[in-house]
Amino acid sequence: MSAQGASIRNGHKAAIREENEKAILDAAEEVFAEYGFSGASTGRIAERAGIPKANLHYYFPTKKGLYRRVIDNIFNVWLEAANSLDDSDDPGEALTRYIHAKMDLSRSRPLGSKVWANEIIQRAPIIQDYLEITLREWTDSRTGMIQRWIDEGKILPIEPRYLLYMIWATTQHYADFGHQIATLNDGKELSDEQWEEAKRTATEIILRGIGVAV
Amino acid sequence: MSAQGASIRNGHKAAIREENEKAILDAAEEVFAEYGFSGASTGRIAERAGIPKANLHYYFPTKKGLYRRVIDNIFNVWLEAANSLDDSDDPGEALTRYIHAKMDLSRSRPLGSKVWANEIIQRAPIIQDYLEITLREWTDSRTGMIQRWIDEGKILPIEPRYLLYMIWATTQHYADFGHQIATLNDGKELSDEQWEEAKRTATEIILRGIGVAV
DNA sequence: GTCTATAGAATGATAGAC
DNA sequence: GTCTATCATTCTATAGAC
Repeated sequence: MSAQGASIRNGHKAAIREENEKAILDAAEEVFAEYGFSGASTGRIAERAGIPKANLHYYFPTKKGLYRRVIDNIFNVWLEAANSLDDSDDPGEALTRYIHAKMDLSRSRPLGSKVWANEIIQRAPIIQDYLEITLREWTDSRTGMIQRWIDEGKILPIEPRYLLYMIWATTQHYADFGHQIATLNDGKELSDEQWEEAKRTATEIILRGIGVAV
Repeated sequence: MSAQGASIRNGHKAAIREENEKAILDAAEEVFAEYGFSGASTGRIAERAGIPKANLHYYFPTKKGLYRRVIDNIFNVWLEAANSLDDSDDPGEALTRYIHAKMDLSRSRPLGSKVWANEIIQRAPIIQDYLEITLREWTDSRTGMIQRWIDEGKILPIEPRYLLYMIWATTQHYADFGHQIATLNDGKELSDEQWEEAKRTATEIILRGIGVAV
């Protein structure tokens, strides 16, 4: 066969591969989010991806490897949101931007948040290195910035670490506990207006709570 | 055999049953907390309880039944803490009491919090009725009280529901994400002093955030 | 009440025809 | 790249001897 033919066929195969990998990764995120690593089964993931189980193992030989890929994707999305808390002289602006970014993420990617929550609850068997390196460095740098705001009298003296935990907890709660929130909302997901009010309430309480006028 | 003898032997058996049930329930709470319902195996629970798997099935015929018992216990503990947010004319006192009770619970019973978190993430297959009845009634009554505080000008106007979510999120985060918090604390659990500061920080930010002087 | 053995189903993963 | 068949293991649960 000609080089051209091989190229076309390889291009075709590559396209199929990409498509199938995406379907599997999406299904895997759903199932891992709901059941955690041990509780999820490759059979269920394959079923939700609409392919036979053997095909899933053709693309992702092991369940653990598939899980790693899912976790990697989620961590990269998390990093993007983390970057929104950039160096700034204005605590009100910077924190508002960050809280909004995290809330938006909880709405657009709730599954990622749940996979992360499951992983942490299980004591981070896969992502412990991310926690110890990337997350720790990021946290140290951000607590440093918050401490400077305190030293400059821009916000009240609170322990920066626990402020960050409150922001993470509150924003991720809307993803991880979304089912409970919906149940308490007459079984319906929060509407756009309710979501905006939740964002506003969270932002206001936190900013006012550290002494920033809102 | 005499009635006396039967009574003694039954008393003995009852004691053994109680002891074994407790060992199993404790082990089950650990394993369900870490792996969720589907991910947990009765073999692992039995192993951690120090008994053969067949014995576990003698005391708790089905995994689902065992899980229900664990969930029931946890819900009752949750109800106790919930009661600490009682009717009060003083928002500062009432909320401080409630936040402290929830934080203490996260420290003393982190496993219960994790089982609950897993159950909600999985869309509450077992406890949906608790959510729809008990939790909804409790929430409605508490948001009513908070709204009265707002109407009386005791706290700033915020949506009561989202204040409660922030309190739940922040306090439960210290249990559910305890591993992440410990990792960011040089791999060590928070000390008594750190815990007190976390409590104080959470309470201060929330109270100040709704306009209560602290 | 305890324990060994095991049934019967589900699971992760692979072989091999197409 | 797909799919049926299947293996080895693990899982929930039970039977039955002690």
